[in-house]
Amino acid sequence: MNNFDFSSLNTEQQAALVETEGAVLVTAGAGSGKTRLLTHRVAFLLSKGISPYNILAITFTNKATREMAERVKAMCPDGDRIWISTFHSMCAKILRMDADALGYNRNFTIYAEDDTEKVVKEILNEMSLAEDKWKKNVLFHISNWKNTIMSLAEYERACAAVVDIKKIVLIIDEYEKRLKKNNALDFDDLLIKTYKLFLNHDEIRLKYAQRFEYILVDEFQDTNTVQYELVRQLASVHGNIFVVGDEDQCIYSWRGANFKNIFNFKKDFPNVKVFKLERNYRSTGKILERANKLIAHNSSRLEKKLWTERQGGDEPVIYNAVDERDEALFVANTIERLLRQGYKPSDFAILMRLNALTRNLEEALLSYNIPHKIYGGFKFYERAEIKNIIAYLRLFVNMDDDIAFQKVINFPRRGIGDGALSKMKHLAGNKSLLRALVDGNYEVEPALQKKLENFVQTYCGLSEIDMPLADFVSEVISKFKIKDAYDTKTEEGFDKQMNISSFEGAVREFAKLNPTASLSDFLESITLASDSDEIGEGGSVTIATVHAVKGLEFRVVFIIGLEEGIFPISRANSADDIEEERRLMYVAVTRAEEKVILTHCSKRFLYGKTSYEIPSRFCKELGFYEYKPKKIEETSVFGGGRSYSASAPTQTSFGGFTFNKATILGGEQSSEIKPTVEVGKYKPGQKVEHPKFGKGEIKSISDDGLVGDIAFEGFGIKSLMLEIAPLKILEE
DNA sequence: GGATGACACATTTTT
DNA sequence: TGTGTCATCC
Ligand SMILES: Nc1ncnc2c1ncn2[C@@H]1O[C@H](COP(=O)(O)OP(=O)(O)OP(=O)(O)O)[C@@H](O)[C@H]1O
Repeated sequence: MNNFDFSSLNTEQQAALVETEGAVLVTAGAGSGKTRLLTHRVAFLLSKGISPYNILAITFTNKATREMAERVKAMCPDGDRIWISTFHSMCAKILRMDADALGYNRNFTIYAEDDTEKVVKEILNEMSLAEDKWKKNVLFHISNWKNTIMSLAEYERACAAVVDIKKIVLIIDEYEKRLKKNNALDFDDLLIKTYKLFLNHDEIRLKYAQRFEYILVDEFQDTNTVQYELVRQLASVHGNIFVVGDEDQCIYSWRGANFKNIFNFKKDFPNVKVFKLERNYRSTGKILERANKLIAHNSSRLEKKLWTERQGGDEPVIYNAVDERDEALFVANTIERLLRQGYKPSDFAILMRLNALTRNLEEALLSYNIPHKIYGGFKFYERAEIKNIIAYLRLFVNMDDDIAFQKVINFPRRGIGDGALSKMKHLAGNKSLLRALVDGNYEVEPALQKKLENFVQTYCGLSEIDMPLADFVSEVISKFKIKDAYDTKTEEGFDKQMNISSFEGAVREFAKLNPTASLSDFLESITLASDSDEIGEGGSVTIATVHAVKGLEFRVVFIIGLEEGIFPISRANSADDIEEERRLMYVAVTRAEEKVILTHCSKRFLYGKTSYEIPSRFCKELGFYEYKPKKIEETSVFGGGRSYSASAPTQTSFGGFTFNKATILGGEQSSEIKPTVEVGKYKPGQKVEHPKFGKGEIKSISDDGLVGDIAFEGFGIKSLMLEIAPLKILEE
């Protein structure tokens, strides 16, 4: 097996590729072929005769995983013995084999956010602490602590300045006990418990460290402290560790990622060989220029070169939409135009800072009949009816999962309410609720006893059954009469039943793809997998947050909602926060191969109210709006803005009136468009006169006082920018 | 115990 | 906007 083909890598990449021994760090900008290098390196190792069994590759996207897995399988008969996964699923896999050393059962349940929330709520209730005051704080500290390698006592000391930290630590301590009693691990536990497993059990660490002769990690800038330490532990025997990353693309520091790990790596590993890739293969020169210009505004970074042979290309454009509907229609319209020019739906991505911005896009694309898929946001498995079924299933893997038990014991209704439940908790003592029942540890009054026995009987009956995964799931649904809880005569009930049926279908599909998988495997896959793993698979336009498309690429990228308060998000206050927002913007822009199309709205309806928006500072940093703005006369005057593009919906119907403020700029000169306001001159109820629209009455004024909605006789309600509209006050 | 309606609430990004 | 909690009534 020595027929490795180097031709699809450039010389820089090749140099890093052949350096297989020791610690290697590759830092390079976006689109420079880091992932490609990593993938090829796995293939190269195999071609040198390394067994896939001895390779561990940590990736972030499923696309990379699949690509790699396919290559490996094609090259080696036993290719499926390689470990390619995310940190989290790697840890889950390790713990499924060795968690007993930590006092956990190997069939532990993985608690997602809502489960951990329930546990915390329960504790707060019992301690008579107000939920709204404590919950968020406690949850933050749980995760924060688990993203360090400190003991709880050390954490308490480190947080000495935090108010109430004593009590918080007390709650965390109880939380840990509960999870253990429930035989459950939360997301962060997967990492930190694996770390502790290795730390306290040398023989287990050695087992894995010896096995993995070669370790590769993609997107290294987004590893957190615990992940970093895990890498060190795993590389502690062979030391052949290859990491690639780009500090400019660190976008997960809010959950503990630390791009400084890239720099630490050079210190913590001996004789690190550092490689740089400078040629970008993804984007046109015009796009790269803008991206480079943007990211140069960040201070915590190392200067990097990034060049391309694809000089020129289309100039990125920006569209100033009236509102979010106009924005969505513009996007849909532009896509349709490009589709006619031969682009495919899967060539497009519409990216945004917030999942909440997707709503209007869905409508607009639907009205244009453009196939699309929204990633992120509420997932199928998060629907209430599906979560109930999952809770039932969880009990068949891990009967100590009290959170699951409490979810299902009264669904469908069995007349077992809060009163009965607290009685049961009390009686169960330190056993879990279901286990105490199954063991028949106590008796309650006959009516309740009967109900409980019924439940236990059904449960035990099903537990003894040995049948294929998909059949078992259907059997559970039917034996517990879950579908009967929904009335098919109502549309809602019908939908829910349909969802349950599709869930059964999904299980069947999973079982087909993974013939040897157990129920536990299935449950793990749905808690750890995200739908963004499938981005770009079908023939649809991708609608997603920027976070979800990290590592991916599209011919055409729209980035919408480029407004202060949205992108950068209003919660970003510190300089570091803003730098992370800027990195996020950098990631967004560098997903594009050919075209970047940005949009922002003058006003936007979000979270139940309309607000008037200021263009994002990133517009300017990307080279737009660098001129002194011409005075925009009014929001609603035809041709008031500048429409350079044939693609802009030149007229948008709004409130029975036609607007056109569509502005597309290639990006000349400009400063911010930040109108100065004369506060208090106008107020609702005033009668005013406008030279063009005549007499009207001010109906309302935006919170910031910039724009007023005015009802004109014969013209309807119009939104005008108050400080520039030529209004005369007729009557206070 | 369960159904209903009023009210208060916050609303980033994800493994 | 939409969700989740609380009080009230059956
Ligand atoms: N040597 C090469 N020759 C031609 N194309 C290449 C080469 N290396 C990488 N590419 C292509 O460039 C694009 C970007 O590569 P890749 O995704 O590996 O970059 P990356 O550095 O991982 O990007 P990001 O930092 O955005 O994750 C891909 O389409 C890839 O196929």
